[in-house]
Amino acid sequence: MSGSPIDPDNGKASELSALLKRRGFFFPSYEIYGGVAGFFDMGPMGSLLKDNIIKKWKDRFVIEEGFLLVDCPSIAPEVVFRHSGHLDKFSDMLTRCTDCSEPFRADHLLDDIIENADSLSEDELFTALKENDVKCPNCGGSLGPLEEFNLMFKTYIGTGSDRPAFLRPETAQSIFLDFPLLYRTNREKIPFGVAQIGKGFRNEISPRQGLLRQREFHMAEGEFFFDPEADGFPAFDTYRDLKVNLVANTDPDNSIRKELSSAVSEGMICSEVLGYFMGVTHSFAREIGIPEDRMRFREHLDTEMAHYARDCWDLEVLTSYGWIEMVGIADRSAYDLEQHTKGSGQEMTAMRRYPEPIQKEVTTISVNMKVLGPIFRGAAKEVNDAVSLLDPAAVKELLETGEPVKVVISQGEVEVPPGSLSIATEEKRVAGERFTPHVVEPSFGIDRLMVAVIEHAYFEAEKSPLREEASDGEGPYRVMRLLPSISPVKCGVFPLMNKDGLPELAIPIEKDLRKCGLITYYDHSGSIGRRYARMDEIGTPFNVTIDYESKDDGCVTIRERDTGIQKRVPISRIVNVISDLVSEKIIFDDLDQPVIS
RNA sequence: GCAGGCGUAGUCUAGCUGGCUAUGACAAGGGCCUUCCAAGCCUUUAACUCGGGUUCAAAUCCCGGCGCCUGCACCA
Repeated sequence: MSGSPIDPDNGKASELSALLKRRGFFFPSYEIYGGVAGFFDMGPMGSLLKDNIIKKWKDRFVIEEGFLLVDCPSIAPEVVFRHSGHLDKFSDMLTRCTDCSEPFRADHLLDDIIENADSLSEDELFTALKENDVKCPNCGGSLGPLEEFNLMFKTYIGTGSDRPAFLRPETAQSIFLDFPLLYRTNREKIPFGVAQIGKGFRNEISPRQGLLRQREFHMAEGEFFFDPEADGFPAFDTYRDLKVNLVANTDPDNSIRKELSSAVSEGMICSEVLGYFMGVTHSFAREIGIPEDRMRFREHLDTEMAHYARDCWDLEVLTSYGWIEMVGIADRSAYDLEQHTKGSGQEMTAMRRYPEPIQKEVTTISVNMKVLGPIFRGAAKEVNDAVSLLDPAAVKELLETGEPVKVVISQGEVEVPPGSLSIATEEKRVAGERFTPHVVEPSFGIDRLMVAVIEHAYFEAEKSPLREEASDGEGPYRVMRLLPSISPVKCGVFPLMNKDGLPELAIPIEKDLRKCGLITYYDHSGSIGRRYARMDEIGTPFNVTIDYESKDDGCVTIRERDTGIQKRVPISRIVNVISDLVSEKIIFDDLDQPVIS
């Protein structure tokens, strides 16, 4: 059995991609109309496989880690992305050379000339390009007008075009918007995580590399909200000693292997929380079948960090396209919650409770609106709001010394009549203080993980496991060694011959397995070896064969995919045995001795 | 998006200096045979990427669209 990995050059990648299409894993969408780059359909096998990976993710994050699962719309009004920063940062102004028609990012052309070129408006960029007489770096030609390019798909809500909206480029934003509600749902306990699985949409300029860069793709994201001032993170102990491959941005050319705990204590990884989710991610990747030596964590360089991120580590897996990002684990700090607070006025904080409520002397100002109202009329509320922002102690002093109390409102500076203000000082019990939680976000690209899982499960051999010698002219024997829990089909059911009463025994067995929730494949066509081969190609871990002996002894054989070994099991136990094998409660070796091997 | 290359059944492919009913293999469906690892026989299904042009005649030559590959650019 050839275990060597898939490389871009060894031909296996194209063998595999042919298999994936032939067997119904995935294929380009809208093909009969010529296809559209960046969109793929999941076929019957791909849908099941993807679903199983999602199931595993849910088991891990929602069940084991206790994340709160939500499911929000894919379309959000423009205002959401204005405040999240995606509208600005996701939009680039392009200019095109009028001679050679090469496109360039306008702000990049100005990088060496002015600072913060990326923060300029469209008009400012255009003026700056003109004033500095910037030419095409490619051919020296003059540059054309600016065009906007936004990576988000734009649409409109309702009739007309006055309510612009976008398809979400990540699922995260809805979770941030829902934070106050989720915090209450979680009975105001922090830390806690929120999970969402759904589609993300990015209008990539030129999507290539198949499922690895799609315009519509499946993501599974977790947002873990925590108090940045809390001491340590006890859960980190689970992964403290886990050794992982790390590529730090201080030394981007070298991968080093070390425990997560030392990476955190040396400051390579910025917090225990981030380290913890790197551990969770690593363990999840192992669980769906990605080998240890084919993965590494790479820290983002400062220049590639997303606008919201303070630190970010990607889980990369070595695929036929090289090292590819599968999961991004970003420390988003308080960025998003603060942005949406600014944008909406909605408070997005949590309570940091003191161990014991403390007694605190609190000075408050109260405003007598009966006095203020008639004086300021419409502006009275604004004055009130301005006063409440003043430092009570300072106001107290002003009042005592007889100085005027002044505030600035939209009409300009006004004096607040002393008679409208009263200062009170009282002892108060304070239970805690409010803070904006920080967020660590593990964001999984489900389709990419599926590709990685498939590539690492794919093996080519000379011949099927138990054949004496290789048959010629058929190409390699292909096996997808998927873990039983994620393989799309769990069990093949074959009557050895399509006659003599064998189908009559086989059909009820398949029915029972399906009733138990196991996806099966009934096949009576061709030789038995051909049927095993078909199942091996799609990664079916077990096959049940009904032979002539079955009629006498009431037993059937179960064949294990990777070894070809078969064991006899009574028909009455078959559903339980297959079910336990698939859920990995037992392994094949736990069964009785083989009859054919 | 630019430049170059490519596009023939489900897959791989022959034909492509224009010319008869478009080659072959594998896969797939039906049947025969077959008592456990892609056997064999019979049979069936099935394609020139799309649009336009040149020509008596286009898979073949030309133009354009779409897609794929490679490089450049892009990748929050």
